[in-house]
Amino acid sequence: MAKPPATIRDVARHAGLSVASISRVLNGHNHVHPDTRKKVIEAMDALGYIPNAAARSLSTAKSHAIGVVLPDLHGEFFGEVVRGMDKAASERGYLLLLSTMHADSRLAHQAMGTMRGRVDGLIIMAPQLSAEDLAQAIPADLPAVLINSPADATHYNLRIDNRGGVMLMVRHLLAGGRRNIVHLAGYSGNLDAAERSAAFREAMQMLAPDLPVRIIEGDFTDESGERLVQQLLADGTEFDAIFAANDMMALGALQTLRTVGIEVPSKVAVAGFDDVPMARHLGLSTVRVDMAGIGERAVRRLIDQLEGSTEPLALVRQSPTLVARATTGR
Amino acid sequence: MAKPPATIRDVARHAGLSVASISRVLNGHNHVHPDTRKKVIEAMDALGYIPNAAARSLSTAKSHAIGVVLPDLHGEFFGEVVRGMDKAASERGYLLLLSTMHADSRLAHQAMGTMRGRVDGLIIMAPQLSAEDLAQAIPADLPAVLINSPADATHYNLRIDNRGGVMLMVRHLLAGGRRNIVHLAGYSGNLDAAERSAAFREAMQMLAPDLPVRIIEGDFTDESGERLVQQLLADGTEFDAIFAANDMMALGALQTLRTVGIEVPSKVAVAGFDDVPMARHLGLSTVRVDMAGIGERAVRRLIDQLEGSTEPLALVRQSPTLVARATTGR
DNA sequence: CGTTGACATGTAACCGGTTACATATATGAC
DNA sequence: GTCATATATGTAACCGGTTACATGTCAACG
Repeated sequence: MAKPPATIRDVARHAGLSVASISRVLNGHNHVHPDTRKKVIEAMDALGYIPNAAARSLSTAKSHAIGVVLPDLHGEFFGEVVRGMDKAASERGYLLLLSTMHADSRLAHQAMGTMRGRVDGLIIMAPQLSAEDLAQAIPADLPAVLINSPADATHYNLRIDNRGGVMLMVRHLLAGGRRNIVHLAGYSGNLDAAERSAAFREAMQMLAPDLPVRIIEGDFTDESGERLVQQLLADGTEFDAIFAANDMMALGALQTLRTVGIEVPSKVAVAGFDDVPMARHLGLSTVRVDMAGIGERAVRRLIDQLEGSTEPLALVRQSPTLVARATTGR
Repeated sequence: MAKPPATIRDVARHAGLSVASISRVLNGHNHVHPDTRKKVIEAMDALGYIPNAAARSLSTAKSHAIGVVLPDLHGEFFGEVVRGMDKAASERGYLLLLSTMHADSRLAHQAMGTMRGRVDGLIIMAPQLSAEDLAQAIPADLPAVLINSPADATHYNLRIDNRGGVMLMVRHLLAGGRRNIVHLAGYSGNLDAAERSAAFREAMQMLAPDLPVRIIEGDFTDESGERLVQQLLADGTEFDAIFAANDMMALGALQTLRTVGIEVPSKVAVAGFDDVPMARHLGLSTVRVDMAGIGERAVRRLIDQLEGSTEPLALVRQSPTLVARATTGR
């Protein structure tokens, strides 16, 4: 029952050949006689032979695995990104080694260290790290592709086109006749939060230079969305639109407005960013980001790089699309 | 720049010791003089030494990695389960190798085959496979723990206590005075769907033997929830409560009821199962399942088993809790 | 017929760790 | 001082693949 698994030498003995021939068949090399190939395959079947991955990667110095380091994401995103990555990886015969990373940069370093030597390359998503911490954490000798991470001259970087997305939504809100738009920003230190609020400022200046630009800072949670709107109301600030940096905050805002009886969208429009599944059910207008697509692209690009493609490094932006639903209608 | 990474022999030379001493320090063995240990650590630091994982697993026949095979889950679940697993795995020094599996049993086999030899054990979640297909797919020589999968005498199996959860909700609905409860089931072939509808039937017979038991079959999507309720209305069926087999269907049901102007909860109560994040926002009553907890338990148990614990095999049920919100209130 | 080259196969070193066993040194008992 | 014992370290084989190089075979060519 518990007999040790067959090795390449067992196969060689069984087929009456040398290990080199077995290996050649295994790797599809040329210079193998068809008869020999047939004998080898028969022997492998007979013994139920499966090559030992560790031995193989020891001698080739390749693991055919890629490490994925993700932050503690909101549920919906996590699954989507991973789904896209898994798709691309399995198409190319690679496996995914997963690790979640916590905000702390020391832990980030540790997460990547563990993978060192076990993967051929890394995919890192670290919107919460500074450029320096990130540069520190990535082992210098490992190829890596970044997703939504600070700029870095030595790695390919895939990002959401936050500017484009924000522009779409601001244009949409203005087109709906909104004049007093308040932007609820994510927590400072987060890359996307920073880009989105900067883009909001820019979009307003460009599209409606006469209108006030108002930005208040939250932390991406629904609670902060609720709190910020309560605060706006308490301050007596006038506004006819809330554009939150993500859907969760937008939902919080919606909640508060409903509670106090302010009608959406007739009196105040509400918009988010991300298009989480929930958004559709609540009729929340938002900006849709194709996270699965980003995961897929990142993996493809990394594997191309591992296998010798020399496409230049770049910072590439994935364009989001506007999803106009009830909360911004009239 | 591209100098090859240091090996254990480089460290030995640098420290003026033998490879055995380095290895002993590395693995925390006894019989090492403190001075020696110090010298070794210095040498390792000086050279930036990192042990080669492939070599290590070749000689120890252990990879310190576990394979995780998940179905194409709904976004929220996926992330949660993985988060729990990652937590448990990193606490014990293991890495997670991830693969998603599609409904097809042939692909399931393939997914697990790829991991063979690269992991010490497997965690499999396969609510959509038959017991036979599953038995076929799992390599016989790999320890494995199952989650929400068909019964199997040779593996530890972690399941949601669907019966307990359904019982809680049925009791809650009856306590609220509901007399005509309709259960929207998930698609046949799915284990949880089957258990939940059987449990519904049982709960009704036990708690309210005089009331009618009505079950209609959907497929876990919100669209099917919408469709089923439309159908009920078209048929003229009387009902004062909808208990869906998952939250997505419940949301669909809610949508349809709202559209046609039937008041929730005064006229009809609506309940789901899972407690996806969205449920809270919509005030949906549901049964909460701690998926992160399940993932965590599964990994702990697998590692215990790998490291020699001999706890007996079992089928363990994780108890869900009732979350009563607005849609079942009066 | 001898030489050359293409093709097929085998031999053995190597990848970088772990560890059984051998050896060396210190400690203590008698 | 001798021997037993505990502790510290080194030597070399081994894990299971890959592959450079050597060897062997055969056909074609001058």
